[in-house]
Amino acid sequence: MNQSGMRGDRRISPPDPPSLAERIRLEMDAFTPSEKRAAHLLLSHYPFAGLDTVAEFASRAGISAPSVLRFVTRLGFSGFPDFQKHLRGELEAQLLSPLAKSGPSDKGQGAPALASFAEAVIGNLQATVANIAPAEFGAVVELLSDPRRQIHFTGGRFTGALARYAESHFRIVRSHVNFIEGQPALWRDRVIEIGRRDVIVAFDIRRYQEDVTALCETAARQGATVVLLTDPWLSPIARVARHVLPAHIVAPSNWDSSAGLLLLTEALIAAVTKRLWDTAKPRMEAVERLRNERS
Amino acid sequence: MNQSGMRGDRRISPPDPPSLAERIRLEMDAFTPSEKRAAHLLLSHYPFAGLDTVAEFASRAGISAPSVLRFVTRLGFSGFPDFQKHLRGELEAQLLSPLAKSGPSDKGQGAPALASFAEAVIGNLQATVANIAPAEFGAVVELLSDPRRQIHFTGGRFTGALARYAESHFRIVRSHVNFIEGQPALWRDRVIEIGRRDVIVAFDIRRYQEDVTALCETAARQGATVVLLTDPWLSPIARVARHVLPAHIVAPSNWDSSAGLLLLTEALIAAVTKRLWDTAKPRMEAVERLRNERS
DNA sequence: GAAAAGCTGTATCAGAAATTTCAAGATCTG
DNA sequence: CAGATCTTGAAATTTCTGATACAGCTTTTC
Repeated sequence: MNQSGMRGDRRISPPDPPSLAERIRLEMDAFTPSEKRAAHLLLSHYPFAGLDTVAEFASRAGISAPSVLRFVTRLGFSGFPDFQKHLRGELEAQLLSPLAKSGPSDKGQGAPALASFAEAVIGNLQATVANIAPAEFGAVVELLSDPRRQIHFTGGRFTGALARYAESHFRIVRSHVNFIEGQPALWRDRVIEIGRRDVIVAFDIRRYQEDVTALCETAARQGATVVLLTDPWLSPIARVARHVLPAHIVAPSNWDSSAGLLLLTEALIAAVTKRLWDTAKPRMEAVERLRNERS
Repeated sequence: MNQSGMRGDRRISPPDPPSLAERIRLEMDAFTPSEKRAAHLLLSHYPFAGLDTVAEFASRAGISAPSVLRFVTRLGFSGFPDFQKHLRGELEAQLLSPLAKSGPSDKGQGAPALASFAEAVIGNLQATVANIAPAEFGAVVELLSDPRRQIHFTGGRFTGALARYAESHFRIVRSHVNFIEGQPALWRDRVIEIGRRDVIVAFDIRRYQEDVTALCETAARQGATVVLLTDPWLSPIARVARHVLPAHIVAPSNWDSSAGLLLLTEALIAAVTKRLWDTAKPRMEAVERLRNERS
């Protein structure tokens, strides 16, 4: 299970007094279930979660106060105040040293696989942003913010999930939003209604899927505006697309990474939500209200 | 307890909340002698001096405890705990968002929005990786690599798409993989078959969805192993989950970002694919072959 | 399948910490 | 310089937090 090797040896920072966080990560296996809860909470809000009271910490971790006490005792502290004192000490040391800036805590030879994978994905995101034409992004935001237009999301085998993700958000922000399944049989009869007013947002990356291309071509022929989120090699849909947003997708895996596409999607959602805030807000509140009623 | 800070409602682009330190400097003249001593101590060791006990603070400042209390009351806090809470909040905001500082403002539409959004997402990814216990990640990989187990993916309103994304990949890598729709009506009859051999991989973030929780609880009660991908505040599913992988989700948007969850998902897919390569490879080739035949 | 071991939460307690009281001292004012 | 006002700390008080004992429950082991 030790996929050693990989790259990821960019650890510039010196030994650094082994942070408590690191020790917790290493000992994680040996913890009891509720200790793990405590550990997760602490790590996810390191170290601030630990600076509250025992009761608060317990409540946030979903465990009882005594379990928290047992947790800190197990870590070798004589009591909760002792534990807090240590955390404050670490915090002070970290904050006052101008070097320890880089990240909250990227120490530890973390999960090799996960860390190097993340590194690659982050690189993809940066490359994606760098290569998007601002005007293109803005134009798409504008397009998706037009309330008179009907928006259709679609995608291929894997990217269909992203289309669904986009649709489930846009559906709340505005009206006239829907999702088109990938299988031709399912859209053959719906596509005839697509016309000049419609916008197709298609997700399509490598191993481009013919049925998605066919859908977009048909729609474009009928006058619809096609927006394409794809990889840098551009899906054939690009030929009929009005706007193309490419994302880098290569990762140290047998599969491509869709993180860049998700980034673009979420950025679009954020931008359009802000753009349509006056109408989106009441819609979001209405959804919230329905949720609460149901429970 | 509903002081700001607790929840993830980080303001998007504040004009920099005037730090308490600054205010103290301005009001310094109006302080009494002992208040000045308190102020000097706090400023010279900002904000750590204030995180100790009243007694400690008083002793270090060379004044009495009541003077310290009067000092913080004068600053507008309802008591010493309130004062400390504020300090912790400032500290957390300052430490956790070294990026949020740099960008002047994302007022303009288009590219700036995309760039700053990307920055925040990248920060999330780094924080997510930093806080995942390698052992926990490894354990999940191991679990999902066990060919004898049945794997079920599920998620909520928005995260369901991620579950679908995971499922569509795992389905190719290995057998016994399926997707469970969110609505209880759809799984009520399927869940009875879930037992000791089954693994539920649930995606659930803020605005935790009750039906997903119910599904996991039922499954857990029947002996299934639950793996949870959630946010740092942990979905209630964490109570019954064997493994929890939290991802940071706060973004400069009205919506949360799922990029961290996607990162974890893809990393899991990559790791399991590698782990099961001997059996995964022929499966992937078979899928490829089918694709080609169809065209 | 029964016994043992281990975990966890409830109830409770002890003690520490924050807060208030009050009177002594310092400072200001006329 | 006397009275008024403000400032301050010792001590009393109250609140709350961290700690513990114990019993129920789960998991493990034989």
